[in-house]
Amino acid sequence: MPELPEVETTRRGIEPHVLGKMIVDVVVRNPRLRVPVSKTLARTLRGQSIRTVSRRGKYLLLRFPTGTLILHLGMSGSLRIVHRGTPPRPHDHLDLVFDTDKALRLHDPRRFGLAVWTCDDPFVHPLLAGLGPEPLGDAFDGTWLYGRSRGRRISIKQFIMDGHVVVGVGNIYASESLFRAGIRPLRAAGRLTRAECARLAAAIRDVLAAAIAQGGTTLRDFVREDGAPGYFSPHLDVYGRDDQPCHRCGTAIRRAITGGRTAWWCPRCQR
DNA sequence: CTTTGCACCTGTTGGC
DNA sequence: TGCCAACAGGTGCAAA
Repeated sequence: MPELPEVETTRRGIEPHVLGKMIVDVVVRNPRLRVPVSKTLARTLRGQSIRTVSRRGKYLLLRFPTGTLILHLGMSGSLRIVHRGTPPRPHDHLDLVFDTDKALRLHDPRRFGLAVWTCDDPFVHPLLAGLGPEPLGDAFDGTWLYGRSRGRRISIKQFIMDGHVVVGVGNIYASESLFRAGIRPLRAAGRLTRAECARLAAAIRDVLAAAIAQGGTTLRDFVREDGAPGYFSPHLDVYGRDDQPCHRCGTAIRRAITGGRTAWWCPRCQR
């Protein structure tokens, strides 16, 4: 579910509720996430207050005085602020309970998410160490994409979804960015021109920024911290729209699999 | 090194 | 109605 815009929406949503708040209890209902939740997490966190709420790619970082809790929402995860005592629904695996009678609750049916504690600098943690630049940051541009893609034979869609190239671009925004840039998703990454890489980098920034402004995309189960959905769905030009008319030229949108994931594109607007 | 395929999980949808 | 296959917003790993 969550790509960068959904994770950033979640970050902004939870921040005012958790910043500076002290953990009084941690409830682990099911530790079996992608990485098992540490049995000592409650003992570690109890009594500590959250110093900052930040994001690296699709990871959320809750910094405490003695370390950082790294959260990931996988395919189906979401975080909500609930009142203490709100009965858990199925797949509500983890609660951080604050001294404010509120709790941060992780819900994740498919359990591809994680909650990992590290005492070290989180950026050297194996989960984060090899990640590429932030797409909304200065280090990401057409020159970076061009340089990294030389010699690569995988599709450009697969390429921009690789977190070692650039973080945060998942299956929705990969197809959407390629539509905006006018580039077919199945083209070999190494065959893009400098100009195309520049257009693509700009398209990625624009699409992600626009999606953040709308609170992300809700397809089925993404919700914000207050339970509201994201409102970017009506702005999707190609994702999930196979056989429907292109918003720009009316041609039927096509779909194909690349890298094990579905890509959508307009055969007329994209070359 | 790159590329490919699969594994991890549960829930929903669509065809027969 | 029921069953079953296909598919879903992500990532890591093994094998070639």
